[in-house]
Amino acid sequence: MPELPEVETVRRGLELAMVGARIEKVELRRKDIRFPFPPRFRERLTGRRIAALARRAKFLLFRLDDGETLIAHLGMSGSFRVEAAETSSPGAFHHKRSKDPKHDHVVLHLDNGKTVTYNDPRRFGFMDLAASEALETHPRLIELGEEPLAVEFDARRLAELFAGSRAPLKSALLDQKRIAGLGNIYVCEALFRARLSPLRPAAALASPAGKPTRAAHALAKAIRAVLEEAIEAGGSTLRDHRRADGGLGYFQHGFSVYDREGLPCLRPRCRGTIHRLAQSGRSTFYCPECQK
DNA sequence: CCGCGGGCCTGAGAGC
DNA sequence: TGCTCTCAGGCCCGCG
Repeated sequence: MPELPEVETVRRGLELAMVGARIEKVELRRKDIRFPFPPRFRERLTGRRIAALARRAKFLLFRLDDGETLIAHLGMSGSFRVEAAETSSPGAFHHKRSKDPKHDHVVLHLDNGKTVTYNDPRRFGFMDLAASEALETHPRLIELGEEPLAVEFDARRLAELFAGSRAPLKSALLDQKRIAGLGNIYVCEALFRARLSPLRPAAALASPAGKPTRAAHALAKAIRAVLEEAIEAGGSTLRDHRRADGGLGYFQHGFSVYDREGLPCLRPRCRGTIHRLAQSGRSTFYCPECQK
């Protein structure tokens, strides 16, 4: 499920459960997910205390107390689940059991009694360990572009990032080397909100003189708004413990265009219909009436 | 160098 | 009920 807002929501949930706790035991149910786990993975995690939980783009960064950082990416289908300690009172028969034990690949047992389980059916996610000092040079992180929620991110920066690109807006926005954290859903949603066609050339966000256009301003603003609202929505899901079975990283938003092919455009007074097209192998959803 | 398409995996849902 | 097909919120790699 995870794009930047989902990963941020997961980060906040894991932060609550994990920071300050020590990893007492690590269960590794396979030797790889997308890539092999790094050498001595269990040994390097066992006994470590989690000092902080950060995020870079769609990557989760678990900073450990020994100078290493656990890097985790959820891929398409990865999720973390936090479970409280079993109350081992006799007759406590409500033993919590995973709905999908087959894809529980990593289980961390913490000294605060909680259990953190990584589940990933498609195994496009991955985990690695790296020196905290050298994180920025990790092969998977070194090429990442701008954080769209950073204060420096604005229309000017956006126009600069897209200058010289020959790609359409949709593809340029998905390129993690330029802006890091957007995925297929929020790119579609941001373009809709900015009323820009996904087919428009990305380079046209700057005037010939190199100044950001009105479109650049609209898009930069839309990206920020869409991400912040999604994080807010995730945050509220996270607080709702009745329906959170501990599962993090999976919640439903109301999308304006994503997966709404054939349905009416939600913009007031627009008579358009949401269309779908394929761009660099992914589905793009947009309203041809109001996105120009 | 850049952009695109194929590939990696498994499961869900549609259509027959 | 079951089979087959398409599609899926990720990224890497090789090709032109």
